[in-house]
Amino acid sequence: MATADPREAGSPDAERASGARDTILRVAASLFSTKGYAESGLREIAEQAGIRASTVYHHFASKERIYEEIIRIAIDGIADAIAHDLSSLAADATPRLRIETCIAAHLRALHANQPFTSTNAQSRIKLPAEINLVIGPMRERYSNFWRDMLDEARTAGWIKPELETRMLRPLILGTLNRTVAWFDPTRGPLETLSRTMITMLAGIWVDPAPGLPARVSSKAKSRTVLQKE
Amino acid sequence: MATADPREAGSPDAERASGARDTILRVAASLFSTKGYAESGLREIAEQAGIRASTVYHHFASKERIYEEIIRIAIDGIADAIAHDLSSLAADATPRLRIETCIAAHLRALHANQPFTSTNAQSRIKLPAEINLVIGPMRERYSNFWRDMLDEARTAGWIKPELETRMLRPLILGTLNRTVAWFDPTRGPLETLSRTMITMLAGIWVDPAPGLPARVSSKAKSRTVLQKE
DNA sequence: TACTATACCGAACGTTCGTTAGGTTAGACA
DNA sequence: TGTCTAACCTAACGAACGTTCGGTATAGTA
Repeated sequence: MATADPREAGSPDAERASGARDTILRVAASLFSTKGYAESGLREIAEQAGIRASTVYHHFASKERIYEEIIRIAIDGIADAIAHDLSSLAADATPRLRIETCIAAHLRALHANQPFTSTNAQSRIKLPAEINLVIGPMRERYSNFWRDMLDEARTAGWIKPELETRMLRPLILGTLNRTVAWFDPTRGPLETLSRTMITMLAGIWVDPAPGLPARVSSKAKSRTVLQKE
Repeated sequence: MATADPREAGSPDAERASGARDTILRVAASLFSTKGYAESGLREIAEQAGIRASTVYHHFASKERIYEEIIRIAIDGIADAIAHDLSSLAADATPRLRIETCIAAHLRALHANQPFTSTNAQSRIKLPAEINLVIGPMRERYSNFWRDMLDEARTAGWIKPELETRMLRPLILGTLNRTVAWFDPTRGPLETLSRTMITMLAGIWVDPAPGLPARVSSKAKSRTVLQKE
């Protein structure tokens, strides 16, 4: 293959397709999500990846960089899934349908990418500020997307007025993310989880619910905050 | 007054004496819940408690025992709060009121005992089997209590039939427990959180909801699984 | 041929970890 | 008075940690 490696010059962990690199990520995500970050040693990660600990440093600058990339993959996967599902909705879809679509998409991406998203959803690590500079904004962008979407739905009169977005958003996202701690996709279809959650959360909506138009202002529709920069 | 330095660092001498054990627990819970178990060293715990690391071993057999006791305190606190609030309900309270009372009580205990419950709710540590022998059954008992309560409510016709208890229970408990990761009681009353959650979860109930009796079978009412052995 | 870059390795670095050993002090009690 | 005990200390243990260093094997390029 001509120009066999399109490696970007410079940083030691630019993007590449090195088999080993992916294996390290996969193994590390699996360990981080089950045992935690500090409890997962580099030697253990390396061993499960079939290499030695020192070799890891030919693919990543540090253990923290591995963690950072896992989180990035997780967030990207969820954002992509949501962008995809939203784009296939009719332009005049109701706010409720849009939000419920996002809930289902979030759940699907969460469990399709399991060890990665699980590492992200449970991440408790006090990261050095430098890394939060990368991950923080990604999380914030996603968070803002939900806030905008909920605010629009509220403005259009679909959400019970007594439910403040300030609490509603973390409640919904927390409920979604928490599922990685208990849901086992081998013991029941994910779709059941989605349906159950959407049904359970029906208390969000104003009562004369899913029949009348109550059209959204069609312009200013939830802007694609999800775009990748 | 020799005793040149019984201690100089640390908090007001008021609480000392045998309060050291409690101080260790409090400090450890605070560290575990913010930084994680493995990331919180014994020397750091000791320092914040105003003693040396080796002294910790006069109060606890190991770091794991500290963790174990924190979890126990957290679970006990929640179980106590629920038992208390349930006992003050009228004997013929509806299943819905009973469950919503439990939700509010769980939230209240969760945030009243913050560093302890937070350590519990986020516990990711692969515990040595020996300790799970203590904590595992406590968690199971609490879990069973919810399952029974939900099953009774379903039998009495209060829960939408398509919501399986198998998913509903972890969904509800997960939503509750996840709040420790984001809710800040200094920025808004806990009661708002309770009300918001109960409103949001209204989709659980069968539609012609909170007016008709639909009496529970009054016997076999959710047995006190919460009893302390 | 020599040069270069990639992927890997064994061995070791300095640090921190949970834990233990041995000793000192202060107060309670005989 | 002497004895006992709880509470605390300093110092050190071995193990594990993330990381670095110097080297080797391979393969592509000139």
